Formats: sequence, structure tokens, C-alpha cells
Amino acid sequence: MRALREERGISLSTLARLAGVGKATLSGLENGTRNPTLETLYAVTAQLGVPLTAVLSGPAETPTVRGAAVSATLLEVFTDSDATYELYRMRVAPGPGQLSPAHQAGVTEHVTVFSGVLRAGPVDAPLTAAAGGHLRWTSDVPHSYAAVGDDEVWASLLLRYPRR
Amino acid sequence: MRALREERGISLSTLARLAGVGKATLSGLENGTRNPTLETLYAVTAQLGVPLTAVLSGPAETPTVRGAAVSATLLEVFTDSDATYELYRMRVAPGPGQLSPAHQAGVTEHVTVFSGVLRAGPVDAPLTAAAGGHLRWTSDVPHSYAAVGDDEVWASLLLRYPRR
DNA sequence: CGTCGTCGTTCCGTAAACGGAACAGCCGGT
DNA sequence: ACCGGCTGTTCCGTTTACGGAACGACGACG
Repeated sequence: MRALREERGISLSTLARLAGVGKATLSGLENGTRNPTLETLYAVTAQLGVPLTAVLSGPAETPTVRGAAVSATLLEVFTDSDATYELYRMRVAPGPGQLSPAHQAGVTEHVTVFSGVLRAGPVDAPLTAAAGGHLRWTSDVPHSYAAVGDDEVWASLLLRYPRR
Repeated sequence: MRALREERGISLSTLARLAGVGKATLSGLENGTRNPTLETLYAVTAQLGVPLTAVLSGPAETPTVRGAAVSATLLEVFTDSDATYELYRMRVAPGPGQLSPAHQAGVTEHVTVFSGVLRAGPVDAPLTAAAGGHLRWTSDVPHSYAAVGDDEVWASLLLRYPRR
């Protein structure tokens, strides 16, 4: 935490002012003598430009399963300027589902389901998620997308390309 | 958060006892009327068997306006390992809307609406999007989220932090 | 050697998060 | 209808995290 601040070359006083927290708070936070609220912690991490998870010792495991594909309508809504991320809005119609070939190595797919039930992932071991669920896998193998049941599925699809 | 508990079939009272926190605390936590300390949050998530990152959400990104009902619920679904992107699933309830303070300079917000009509963006010049629409703005100024009409809004929220 | 500016820590009154208890609502059994 | 046990919410006194101010330490400058 302190390291994050120091490698940016800003003082405790400055960071406290920028983040809108007291110096006493930030000092105690860096020394581990306080038990911060989320609000406080976020104010500081946001100012440092890192997500909360960057300062939490949390495991944040990555249950990487492989494969998945879209049998759906993809609407590209955003591509990052340096093209390492692509965000899509996805609709999967009821039916037999669709297959997607393997992407380049290192590509990760993130799917968040908003309505319906989606079965997606590697063709040999697909995952299932209902509304609110989130799936993740590395898409360097063939993968599939299918709506479970009679309802269409709406979801967001985020493609993450490896840093070049 | 509440969903995590309910899908395990345990009551609020039971979880509070197992996690060693007060029922009032857990109740307020699930309803977004508290700003929990890390200690409290960890006690609960550890008992649920999920990492802290599984429930990190709204209060941090859109700090709960004290005394007011929270109208936007954020569920973090994914944080990139190098911490330049955060993907959220967002629900905005009908009502007066919710304000979010300015983020650090250079942060861009991307919102894709899945259902309902969302009015969001800088407080002085908000944008509107219906299902399928996409909004984007730089979030270094205060911005707001509000559902237009009587229907709740479901959307994805992508936060892009500047490359360091 | 004094003075100034900034560093990070500590003190302290205030605001709020905390746990326990009391509460109303709902069900199932008698 | 009555009760006992459960649900989740609200009330309230205690604890504690909060920010502002005061503090000593250090370095730069005259």
C-alpha cells in the first residue's frame, strides 16, 4: 500500500488531500493500525489508479476452464484504442447453440449473463450461468454458446487479448 | 451479497452468528445502508467461502448516500490482473437516481444497457440510452445514474483506468 | 544558526459502524 | 385460536474509524 504510493513519488500528505481522506487515516492505514471502511479504502485506491483488489490479499482464484463459443448475435459496443479489450453485447437465441473456433493463445473470455440461462465454455466441458452469473475461460480452444430452456439469453462478452 | 447467502439456504440470523457479526450489521450490509469495515466484510465472506472480491461492489464505486436508499447496485464480476479494467454488472432501480463523485483523471466509463432506459453521464450533461445502447464518458467529473420511467435498468459497466 | 516548508505521526472531538435486545411478521403444530 | 420458533428489521448504548489540528523531525535557504 505504502509501496504503491511511493513508487508514484507522492507524499502521504498529498495523497491524503487528493483522495479526500485525513492524513491520520492514511497514516494509520499504511501502518495497519486501522480497520478501514470500504469507502475510505476505495477513495485511496481510486486515486492511486488501482482497483480495490490490488491492495487486498485476496486469493482471487482463476478457475480457468477452457473453451466456449457464441451461437449468438454479437453487437460490438466498444474496442479499446490499443485493441487489447473488446466489449460485446450478446444475444443467444433458444435452439441448438453455436460453435466458435479457438482464438489465439492467451485470449480470455468473460461472459456476464443478464437474462436467461447460458451454457457456454469449452465444448468438452461447458459451464452454466443464470442471470447475474459470470463465466470465464481461456478461449484458445473451440468453445460453444447455447441458451438453456426456451428463453433467449442476453449477456455481455468481454474479450481480453494478451498484452503485447 | 444477499444472493450469496440465499443460494446457500442459510438465514440472516444464522450467518450472522457463524460469522460472528451482529444481525443488525449483516442486515444493514445486505441492504446497502452501511459502509462496512474490511474486518466485518471479511468475516462474512470468509464464512460464505468466497473471496472478498466476490462481493466488492457498489458502496465503493458509488458510495452509498447516507440516509438515502441506494438506487444503483454494482456487482463486480471481473478485475483484470494488471488492474487497468474493471467490469461490473449494474442494476439501477427506478427513482431519483444516484450520484458518483469524480474518479481520477483519465478514467473512462462504458455502459451498455440491457433493459430499461438509463440516463447517465456527467451531471451537467447526462446521456440517455435504451436497451442495446451504449454510453461512454470520461469519469473525472461527478456523474450520475438514473432509471428513466418505472422500470429498473440492467447494464454492464466497464471502468477503464489509464495505462501507467 | 534561525526560519521556512514539508515530511509522517499522534492527539482528540465527532460521526458512524458495531453488537445486543426488542420488535413485528410469518408458519407449523397443538 | 394460541403458542413457540423462526424470519429480517429497527432501536440504542458502546466502540471505533474518521478528519482537523498540533507535533517533532528533517532538509533547504538566507
